[in-house]
Amino acid sequence: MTAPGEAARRKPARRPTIKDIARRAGVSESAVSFALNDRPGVSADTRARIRKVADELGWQANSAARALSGERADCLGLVLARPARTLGVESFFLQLVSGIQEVLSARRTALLFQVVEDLDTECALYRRWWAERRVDGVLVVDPRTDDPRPALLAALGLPAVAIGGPAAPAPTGPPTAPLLSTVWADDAKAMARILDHLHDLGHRRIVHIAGLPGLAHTARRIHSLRTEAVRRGLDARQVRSVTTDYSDAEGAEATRRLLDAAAPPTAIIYDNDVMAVAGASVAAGRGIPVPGRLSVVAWDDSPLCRVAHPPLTALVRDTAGFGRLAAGELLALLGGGPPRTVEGELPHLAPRESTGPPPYDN
Amino acid sequence: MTAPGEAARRKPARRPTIKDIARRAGVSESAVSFALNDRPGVSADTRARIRKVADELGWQANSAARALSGERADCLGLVLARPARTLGVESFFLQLVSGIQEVLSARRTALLFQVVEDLDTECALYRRWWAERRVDGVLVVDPRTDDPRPALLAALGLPAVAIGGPAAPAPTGPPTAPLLSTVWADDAKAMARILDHLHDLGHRRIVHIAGLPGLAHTARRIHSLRTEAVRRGLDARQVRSVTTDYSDAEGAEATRRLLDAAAPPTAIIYDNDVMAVAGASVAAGRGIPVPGRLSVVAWDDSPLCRVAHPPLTALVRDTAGFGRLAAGELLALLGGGPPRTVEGELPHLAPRESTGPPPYDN
DNA sequence: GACACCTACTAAATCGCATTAGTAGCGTCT
DNA sequence: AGACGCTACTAATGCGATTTAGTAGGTGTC
Repeated sequence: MTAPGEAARRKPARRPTIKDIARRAGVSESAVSFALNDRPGVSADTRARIRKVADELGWQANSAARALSGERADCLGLVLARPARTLGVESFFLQLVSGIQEVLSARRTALLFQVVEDLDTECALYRRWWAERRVDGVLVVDPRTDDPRPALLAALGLPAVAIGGPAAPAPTGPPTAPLLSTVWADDAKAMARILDHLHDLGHRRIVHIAGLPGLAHTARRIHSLRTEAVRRGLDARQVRSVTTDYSDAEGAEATRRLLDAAAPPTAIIYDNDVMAVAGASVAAGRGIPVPGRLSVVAWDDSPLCRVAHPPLTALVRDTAGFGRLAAGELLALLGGGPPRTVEGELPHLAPRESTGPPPYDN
Repeated sequence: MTAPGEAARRKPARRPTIKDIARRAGVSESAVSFALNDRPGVSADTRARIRKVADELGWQANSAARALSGERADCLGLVLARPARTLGVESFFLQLVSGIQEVLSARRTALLFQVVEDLDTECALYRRWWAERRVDGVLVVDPRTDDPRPALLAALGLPAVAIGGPAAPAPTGPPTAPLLSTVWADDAKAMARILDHLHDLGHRRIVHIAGLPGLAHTARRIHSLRTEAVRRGLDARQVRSVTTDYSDAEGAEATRRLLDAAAPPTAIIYDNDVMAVAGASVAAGRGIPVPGRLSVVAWDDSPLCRVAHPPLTALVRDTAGFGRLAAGELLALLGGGPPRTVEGELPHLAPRESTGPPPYDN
């Protein structure tokens, strides 16, 4: 009888390899490989027999071995560059990741996910992953107006999908084909919808509290706001954008400044849910009724907007669907397809109780 | 001259291997391997020369090759089993992941992160990762009172760290040593602190709106509430817990039911930030002042609690620190250390404006 | 019946690194 | 001078798959 201590130290079961299958099925290792990868070279009978043995042994290909010979890692990468401070309350990323994985898990492709502090670290990570052959491709989020990543990825030859907007084009004369697809939503149209809603209610003084100024979609939203304001004959000085870092603190601070001004806006559009809730909270703290004297719109819906008091009118996006779309594009790219630019579903506005007509005295 | 299309299709640069380094440095491949892995067998001079060449070439070990020969993947796994519906507003996971990666990135260890729908899928994923040798170990979150995972991981021989509480012990007589460490926080003491705060303010009718009933920490908190109530001589019928699924919807619903009762509680403790905000919102909607007639405490702080109106008294945990601790334990385990149970920093209560004395007429 | 041709397989090379087993050269000790 | 030990290396093997290059054995053809 073995002592418990000894028994406990026994090695875990050895994982079966194709060699084990080959031996049990009485064929060569190559035959096993052909059979399990649906390649010609084995008869239907033999193939079935090999499959059966593989199932019995619970065999799964060693991903390292497959990566080494197949030159693929069956793994994609996603880096989130955000200072820990703003690591957020947003449900955006988990939703996105969840959508991405719906597509990937069906293909036995894994996802390396990493949170880093800044863009430089993100770029360094791409280099490392590339050099280590850790990933076959990456999903790039938060595209910027002046983005170093497309050029880097093109130089590395690392296939990628930019999520959230057309990224800056790679510089001319790249050494390699930029294998960069883009999945984006039409922020301009979405902004127009918000403006329709507010304009129809009668608002003429509207401020857009945007997110980080460097991001491409921030620029698109700001530009769209201006264009749409002009198109509706609104006074450009009364309809404008200010930028923040997306944090509740800056959202609240910007709101305070706006409400303190001589002619405060009658409606504020916030670029994310956290700032919108923070802003509504500032208004409540000053006794400014929402939507009585101030209408609030959140760009991006979440439980946060629904539990706020009053519930916030929000721009609803299918974030998980966006993730599915992006993952699908990256797989297509890896499969040899051409880089594409795909537009996701247009977000729609969910009017709730935080928007209403502006006060009469305006 | 080459056509642009052709030039664009050129292959990306080949990544250097130790063979390239060996050739350029005029030594054998083994010498290179020794030099770059700090093993004896090469002189200091040669080592330096090889290092220099490696740097010049920008060499990084191919992770697949290293995994194949080294029998390690240099990769850990983290699975989050949450139905998409409750995929949250909580900052908990991103913070945790961020802390984990602070430790891992220094060791060139990657993290596979996957969001799945339920526990069965999570278990299946562990099996697959194990069979594919994708990961060296896993970080297990949301330990349950009746948890199948420790036994599974023990059977597979997959090292793991349970985050968030002592998981159920593996069944007796396991086939292999359970390589399971635990990192936890003392929920009982934390609950006692909250109760101290509320009891000192004068509250006698306190309800705890807990999270998922199956989770180990839910059970610990519920148990602690009861124990602490008894210790303070409180009426056990007036101090109790109800369970939810952590969603804002169930948090709000539970709050409504409580407020409709004959003798509503004067204080509610919510097991996460989202439910706390939702609950405070319900009270506001009914014209019940917080903290005038109802005090609210959130278990887990976040921007959410700070932007709420009034800001919520919350139990603050160093979640990223928790992640660092867990990652460190897993690395220690992989390094051959014994399984341990480590207690993280005790959470502290941050009193804000959502708690105050109960109303006089109580 | 010699030849080509296909099918169904096997043997062997390969991927990039780690590691074990040599081996040459040199100094030391008796 | 021969045995010994040490240093600093090289050669060879293995990890577990994929893939290419064979090779029996059967069939068809003129």
